[in-house]
Amino acid sequence: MQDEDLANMMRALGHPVRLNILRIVAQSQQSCCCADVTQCLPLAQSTVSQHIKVLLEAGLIERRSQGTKNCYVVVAQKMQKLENAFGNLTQGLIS
Amino acid sequence: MQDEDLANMMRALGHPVRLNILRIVAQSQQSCCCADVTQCLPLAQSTVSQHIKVLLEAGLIERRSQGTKNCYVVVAQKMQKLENAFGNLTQGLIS
DNA sequence: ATCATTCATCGTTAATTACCGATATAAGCT
DNA sequence: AGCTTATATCGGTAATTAACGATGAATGAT
Repeated sequence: MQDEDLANMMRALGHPVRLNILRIVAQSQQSCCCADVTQCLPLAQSTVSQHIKVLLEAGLIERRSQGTKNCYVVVAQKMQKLENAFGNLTQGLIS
Repeated sequence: MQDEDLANMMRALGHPVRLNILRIVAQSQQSCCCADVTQCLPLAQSTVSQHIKVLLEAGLIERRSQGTKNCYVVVAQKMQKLENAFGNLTQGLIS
């Protein structure tokens, strides 16, 4: 994975609200839309939407339009790749 | 590990220059000072110093004053903890 | 066709970040 | 004591980010 990419994903994870959003999306059993996420957070809908955008652009979540709602899911494959890349980085650093 | 902490470390890793600095510090066989790092990068010394500060504050590197120089080392234990925390996060997300 | 709902985007503001050159401090050397 | 070296910090600028309320576009319901 490219450094630029790696840094971008890390940056996306580098805000507590976004960590929270990821967990909320992951834990919601059925589809999870922006309103659902917003309801769990003390933030305006537009703010949540922007955080979602950051996660989308990092490729960590995916949008699925579903009627009038937009639902989000964690992209497991991307997370896995990131974990691997991170493991490689760490190994390189502390070996 | 606290979310705030985790996010802070992630943020520190969320810039390609800082990833680079970490690698430079890790790979330098003997002590690695600010000037050494600066020499490897197309940035001003003051800029490198600031990036180093971010990594220091995240606890990912440590300063060891050595004569007139300040040398840096990667804090292996912290990196390991971060890797673990990250693994936990990922597991929680994609399980 | 109208209305309601959902949510991305816009416009704004305040705060933070990234970068630089310049300066000050601290340690070692002569 | 004075000089050199290394580097943290200061002051400044431009860019980015985080937050908000308001608006507009799209979809589904009446």
